[in-house]
Formats: sequence, structure tokens, C-alpha cells
Amino acid sequence: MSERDLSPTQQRTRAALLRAGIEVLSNDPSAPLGEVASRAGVARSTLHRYFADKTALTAAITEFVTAEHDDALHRADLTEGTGLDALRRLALELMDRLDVLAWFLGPALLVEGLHSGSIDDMTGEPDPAVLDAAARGIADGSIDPALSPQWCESFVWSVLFSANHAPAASGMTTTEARSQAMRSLLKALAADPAAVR
Amino acid sequence: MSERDLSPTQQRTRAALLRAGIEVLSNDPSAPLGEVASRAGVARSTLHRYFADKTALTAAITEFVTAEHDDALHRADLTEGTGLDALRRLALELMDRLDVLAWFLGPALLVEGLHSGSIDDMTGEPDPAVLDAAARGIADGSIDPALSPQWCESFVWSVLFSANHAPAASGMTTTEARSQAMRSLLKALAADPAAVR
DNA sequence: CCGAAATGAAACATGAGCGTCCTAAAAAAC
DNA sequence: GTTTTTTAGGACGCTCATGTTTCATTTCGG
Repeated sequence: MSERDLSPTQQRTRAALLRAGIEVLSNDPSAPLGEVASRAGVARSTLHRYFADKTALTAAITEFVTAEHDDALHRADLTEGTGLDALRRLALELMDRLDVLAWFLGPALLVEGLHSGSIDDMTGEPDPAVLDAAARGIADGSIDPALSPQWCESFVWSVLFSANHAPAASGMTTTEARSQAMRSLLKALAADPAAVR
Repeated sequence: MSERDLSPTQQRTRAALLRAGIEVLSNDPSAPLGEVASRAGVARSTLHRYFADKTALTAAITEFVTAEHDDALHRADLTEGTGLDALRRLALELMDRLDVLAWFLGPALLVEGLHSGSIDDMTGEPDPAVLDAAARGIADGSIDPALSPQWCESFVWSVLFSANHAPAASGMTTTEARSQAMRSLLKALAADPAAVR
């Protein structure tokens, strides 16, 4: 009861609402629903016709973003090549979806809107595939053995966060931020940082 | 009208409220004020006696955290030594204050609670002293010339963010996270990453 | 121990966002 | 061009956090 069984028209408005929800709620999780609606170019009542609750909206958004994340994970093909190369491909894929994945960098880290609003629930998403790739990288000598797989994953997201906010915060362009982010990421993770072109 | 002219008793409750405010509101900026009060072990009316508005509370918190940040900046003595060493000292000082500086890593980045709640207001705090140190590091050959000063600063905060959340997200200890964070930071920024012990 | 200061607890009015519902208008499908 | 679908634009009651006020109680200072 989430996506199919919708007319083409409905699918587009639904998609617009999800996009708007990500844009608005990523910057201010407590923003009124009316703001999401107007951002989507839609009346508040219409939003409510597609998503009953605010929780229903956030759940749908999370589902949507998760799908995008899974797609990135799939295309990165983490089981291929050295561990470092896998994480490099992953970071590149994730960067191409930063506008959507901002959802994971904003409210999801703090509120984790799905279930509860409680404090200290498991923030972020420790993905086993990423942990495996990092562990493999440490084993195959491509990733710095002084780093733990958990840190590697956390660090990847940290760099993505910076790459996403740096353009707005300081005055650098998106491409500048991304290239420097990739360089910083690889140098930090590599067992042999000098080999980073 | 902010801190002095307070009895010792009042100073302690005020400090407790600020601490509680940081703890609670950093994780959920839209948390009820009653939650802040109870966290401080104080009645909601008492909180309101110290801070009229919610904006007054957040402003006082920001002032308090900013003071702590300035102190870290002072102790780091950014004008001393190479640029990379300066940033290293800065990161260490900031890490010792992560519990307080979490305020800058959470709501302040998104809501920037002081003035408006609008979107795309200047997120974060581009500090000229840090930019200068980074620029000096690039000039003196200690910092990777492929990185811009703006990115260096953004990256420092990014790593701090990760060091703060990694323990909760994955299962690593605080000391693990901090040591790996420092290593990652230095390797990424250094012009000669191999020289990082 | 006693006056002053500080707090706890509760009641209260207010406003904002939410969720529901309804009707006329617009847009799409045929 | 007509029918069906989808939307806009409200009105409405509800909940909840907020901010204010008052009064009894506790704690502090000398």
C-alpha cells in the first residue's frame, strides 16, 4: 500500500511530496507539514491525502531514501577489487545521491523518525556490507590497519556530511567540495596514502 | 543580564540548566522545555525563571558554548608552529569539549537557533583564525596544497562529528573513536601523510 | 534559629500544528 | 465534450508546548 496502484498523475505528485519532504525536513525536522506541501506546490490537504500521519510521511521518505541507498550499494559492487577501491566507488555513488541521502545526514541521525523519538536510539545505519568491505581492505593491505571497520564507515558518512554542507557553509563550489572530500577520504583510509593520485 | 549578579546557588542551577539544555536539545531540538528542566533536576517553572523564552535559553547556550569554543581556540594557540600542528592541537582541544560542542554539531548546524528558523542561513561557523592556520599550513608545506582552507575547517568539524557519534552508532569506545579520528584527520590533511606516526 | 532567597507545584490562557471533513474547481481520461 | 479523477481551499475540533501567575514549601545565609 505504498507505491503501486497509483495513476501516473498520482505517482508524480507523490514523488514531488517525497522530494519536498526531504528538502524541507532535512534542514528542519520540526518544520510544519504545510511547508512541505507548499514546497511541493501542493495544498496541505493533498499532502494529507497521500500521507495520513507525519510518521507516514517520514516512513515513506525513509523507505524511498533507503531504496536509493541500496541502489548505490548495488552499483558500488563492494565485493569487487580491494577494500579501499570498494569504499572509493561507494563514496562516489553516494555523492551522486547526496540530495536524497541528506535525509540520513540530517534528522535521521538525531530523530531516527521511524519508531520512537527517544534519545540515544541507534543513530545512523551500520551497514554490514560496508563493514565487510572495510574489513577486507584492512586484510588485503589497502586500508590502514590502525583503523577499525566501524570507524571507516562512520568516517565515510562524516566526509559525505561535510561535502554536502561545505558549499553552503563556506563559499566553495559543489565540485570543489566533492573532489577534496574524495581526496581526504582516500588519504585518510589508505594504508599507503602517498599512492593517492 | 546574563551571568553575573547571581548568587552561588543561582549560578549552579543556571549552569545545570545550560548543561541539560545542551544534552537534550542537541539530540532533539524540538524537545519540550519540560524535558530540559527535568534533565536538570528542576521544575519547569524554575527554568522559566532563568530563561523567559526558548530563544533566550538557546541564546544563552550558544553564548556558553561559544565561550568554550573560544577557550579551546585560545589554548590551541593557532599561530604557533606549522599549520598542520596548529590544527592538530585545535582538534585535540575541541575533542576535550565534545560534550559541550555537540551543540554546534547538532541543532546549531540546522536550525541555527539564534535569529531565524529559516532555511539556508549560514550553517556552522567559518572561523577566520582556523582558516588562517590552514592557509599557513598550505604555505609552509605541512598541509596538502590540494585542499582549500575552507575544506580543512569543514573537515575538522566533520571528523569531530564522527568522533562524537561513532561510539553511540557503532560499538566503539570513546578513546578508540578519538584516536582513530585524530589519525584520519592528520593523514587526510598532511602534505606528507606517511609522516603521521 | 530566623528571615530571606530560591524552588516546586499547579492552574490558566494562548497559540500553533495536526488530522478530519466537505465542497467547488481544475485537470485528466475517454 | 462529457465523465471521472484529482486537487484547492477552507472550516472545524483537538492536542500539546508555551509562557504567565500564584502560593506553599524548602533551602540557604548569617
